[in-house]
Amino acid sequence: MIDATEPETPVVPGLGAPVSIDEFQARLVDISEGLPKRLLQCADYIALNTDRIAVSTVAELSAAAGVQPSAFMRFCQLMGFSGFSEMQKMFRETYKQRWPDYTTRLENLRAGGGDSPSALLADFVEAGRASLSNLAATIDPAVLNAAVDVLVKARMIHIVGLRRAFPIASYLTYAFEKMEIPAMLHDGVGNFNHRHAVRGGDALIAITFAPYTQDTVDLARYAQDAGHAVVAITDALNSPLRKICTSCLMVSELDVGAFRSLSASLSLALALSVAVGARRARK
Amino acid sequence: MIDATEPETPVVPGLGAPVSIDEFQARLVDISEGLPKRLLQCADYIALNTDRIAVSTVAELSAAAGVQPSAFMRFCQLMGFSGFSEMQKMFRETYKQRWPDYTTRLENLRAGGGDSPSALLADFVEAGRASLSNLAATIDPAVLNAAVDVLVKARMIHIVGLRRAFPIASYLTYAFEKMEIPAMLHDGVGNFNHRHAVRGGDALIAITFAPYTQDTVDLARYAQDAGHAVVAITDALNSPLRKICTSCLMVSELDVGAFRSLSASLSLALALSVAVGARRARK
DNA sequence: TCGCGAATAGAATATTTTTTCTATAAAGCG
DNA sequence: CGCTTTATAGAAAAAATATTCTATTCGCGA
Repeated sequence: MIDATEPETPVVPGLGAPVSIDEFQARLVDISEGLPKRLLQCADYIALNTDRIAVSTVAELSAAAGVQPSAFMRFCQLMGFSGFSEMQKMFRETYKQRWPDYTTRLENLRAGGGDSPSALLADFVEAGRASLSNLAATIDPAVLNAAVDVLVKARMIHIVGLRRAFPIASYLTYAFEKMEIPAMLHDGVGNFNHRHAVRGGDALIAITFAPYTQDTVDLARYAQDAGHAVVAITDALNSPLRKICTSCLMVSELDVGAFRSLSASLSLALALSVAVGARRARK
Repeated sequence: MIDATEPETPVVPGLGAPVSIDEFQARLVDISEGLPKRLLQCADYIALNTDRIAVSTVAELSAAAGVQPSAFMRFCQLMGFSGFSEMQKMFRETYKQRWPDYTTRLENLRAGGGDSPSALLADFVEAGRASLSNLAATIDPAVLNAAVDVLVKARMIHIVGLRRAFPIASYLTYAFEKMEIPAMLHDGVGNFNHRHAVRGGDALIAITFAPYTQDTVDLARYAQDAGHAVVAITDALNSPLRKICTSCLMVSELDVGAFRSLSASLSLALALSVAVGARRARK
């Protein structure tokens, strides 16, 4: 190859490089298609963790993306930068214009006015954070541990939670599926009643919040009467599930207007399932 | 003075160094009195520009503060760090919102170590809180507002979200039902495909996170091609939904090990639906 | 199956950035 | 006023970090 044919135009470093985060994002979407394996890993990782660029080194980022530093360099060049440093510089410049703290962020969201969507979001964010803190403070480790014990021993785990509790029930089912733990969701589709699927050695996780769903309570009672273990996730001392469960996990959620985010309940459910999964894998 | 009276205790570098931004600020106030000129300049500058520490070099900071780099070093040591790098590391870790050893903790749990379900719960709670505050920082009020607009105009709202996203889809459906807004959940039961239920004037909310569910993407593409509005809730820039949606809401969730609580995504979904409900009721 | 070209890993190199050191200047004290 | 102590600037050394280069692997088409 003769150099003279390409006079001094090898890459034109930095030309056409994104100069704002928006441009960066656009470019990332642009090039993401038909990328070789390692470069795709970089793109995927960066798409999810854009904000780490400013505060990490190539070594850290490439390790986190599961590639070699040199692969990451090639990715930076593909994005239009001369190298990692130039790319990082763009992000640092952006963040130097102040890195808002939590309180400021909420104020920004509320700036739109009392009932703007973003103000509403701010309310839910705050309620969620408060509910989570509250959960951490009120849950009794011994009770949680007992619930895990019960579920670890179960041959199969049945899950019931309807209406407001349905998202939690379905996420539990998803988590168990991922960990390859036998689980069955009683979802009420077609009004079929699968109560007879609950057999010896099985356990039931029943979830309901006020106003309590009758079908959920019924299934819990049936399981309890038949001698199966029942783990309840509910919201108050006077919940009907209190009297019909082997162990009872309580979680109270703050509400915004008539609505309640499920942050705390979901975190509890997830911790429960992962703990069960971890302890089962160990055996 | 006799050296033997102070045996090997020059500074004890790093001992008692601040480990959080709060501690850092407290310490800054503490030492600020009666400081020599140059060090006072450092303190004053840092007090005003704390958040630049993470994204600048000593050279930049010292120049901005009007002192020599070496003076800045002495300031870092006065703050209790062994040097600038250590101080910077603290800020970078904070902005990365990463706990030092979440993988380790999960491994401990697997290995049967001293970790308990409640420790796991604490992790999920922390991850949830961080995700929520991150959501508050990254959501663009204008984009959220546009999404609400689209949904307010819709004759009927279709919702699709499978696997991990299913809890969110189902909670949205629940919320719309409660507010008496016509909504339909495409839940995949029986492998029926209800795509033809999407008619003129309807809108679709499509939710999927990596690894993206094909069915969700397919339905979104169908709706988009047919000229319907599509609101996407997804997690990354390179999500397949980015290209096939009218407005795109992004929410990234921190994960603990391989698991992710849905706190942020759910709060966003709820804010979206309640905002739609409020604006519809007003009409 | 072979050959070709692109993609990759890992080491070697270049650069930047931090840290230490020393001479000089300023301030405190008898 | 001079001596001692402390603070400072600048340069030189050390460490960390980014970048380039080359041998090897991998995937594709003939």
